[in-house]
Amino acid sequence: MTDLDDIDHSLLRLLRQDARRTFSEMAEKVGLSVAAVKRRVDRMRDLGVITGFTAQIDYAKLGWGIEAFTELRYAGTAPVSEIIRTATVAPEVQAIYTTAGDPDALVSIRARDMRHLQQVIDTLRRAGNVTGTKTLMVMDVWTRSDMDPTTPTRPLSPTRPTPRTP
Amino acid sequence: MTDLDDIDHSLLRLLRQDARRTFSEMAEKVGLSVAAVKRRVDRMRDLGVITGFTAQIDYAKLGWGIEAFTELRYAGTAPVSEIIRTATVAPEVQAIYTTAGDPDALVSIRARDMRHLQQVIDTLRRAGNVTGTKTLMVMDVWTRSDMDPTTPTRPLSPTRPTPRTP
DNA sequence: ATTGAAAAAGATGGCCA
DNA sequence: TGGCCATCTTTTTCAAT
Repeated sequence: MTDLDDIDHSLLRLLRQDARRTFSEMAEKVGLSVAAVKRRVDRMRDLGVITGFTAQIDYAKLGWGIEAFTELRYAGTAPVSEIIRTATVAPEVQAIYTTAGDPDALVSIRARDMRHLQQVIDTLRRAGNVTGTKTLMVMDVWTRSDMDPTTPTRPLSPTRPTPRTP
Repeated sequence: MTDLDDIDHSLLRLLRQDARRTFSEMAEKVGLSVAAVKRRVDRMRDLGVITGFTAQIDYAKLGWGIEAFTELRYAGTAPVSEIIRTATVAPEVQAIYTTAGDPDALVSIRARDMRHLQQVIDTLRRAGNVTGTKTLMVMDVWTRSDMDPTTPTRPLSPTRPTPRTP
């Protein structure tokens, strides 16, 4: 496993909060020089701990007001590669999670309206040997912004409440 | 609805691919001056179309190898606020989607191992009046990297395949 | 591994078309 | 709006510890 110290974890947290922070700002916060911070961030990219940086977008403001999760069931034992291939045919599919157990996959979908969502689901049903779908309409989303997976090797306390971060 | 032109959409796509791109790089790609690009990006932040920038992290490399979705069912009609509150008690919960219909919510969970996941689910069951859970273990994830929600007002072509982008 | 300094690149704000 | 210019900040590299 990758070994990172507390400063590395602080940098991860800072970058998760705002990926466009400057190195100098992060350097000030963690108490290192700019060059040292850059080296650490570069190293985490090389290690594959940081896989990229992305913009968070309010798709509803772009006219894509519908969000849904659809569970997919396949005939027989479809290989993961085939599941991904079939679910990818619709550009409205944002993410695909292949799962162990009852639904074979869970796909995240963005659509303009219900009619559009219906089209996307129909497309999924026809792609590959999908035997059944079940769709969950998303009403509200809450996402943790300060994910901080420090000390992953020792057991967590039973319940450590974390403040909401709207 | 927010009105953005093609250049704005190009900028969104570029920032989704790499949120740490420089303004000068984006300016070159879209054929505008640096100042003009900065002004457009600032505007999209003001409009709330861009809600932030974040680092993408490989949690498995940090020792959090288990990813799961858990469906939650509540007794009676639990208000959204209560669902979010109860699901937030576990720091391992990454995101909560309240849904219309059968499961009342879908929560995304990151854990170190199966035992840890079990603890988290137990915590969720005890928080609030959860009547039932069903957990989907995630085996593989595919995420669209080039989400490009242009032209949201006219119908999409029936099936426009998009190349995989891992 | 970290620092400090110098050179290069980029960001920012004002002003005019 | 967009472009241009002047200035300031940040990034990046490199030698030294």
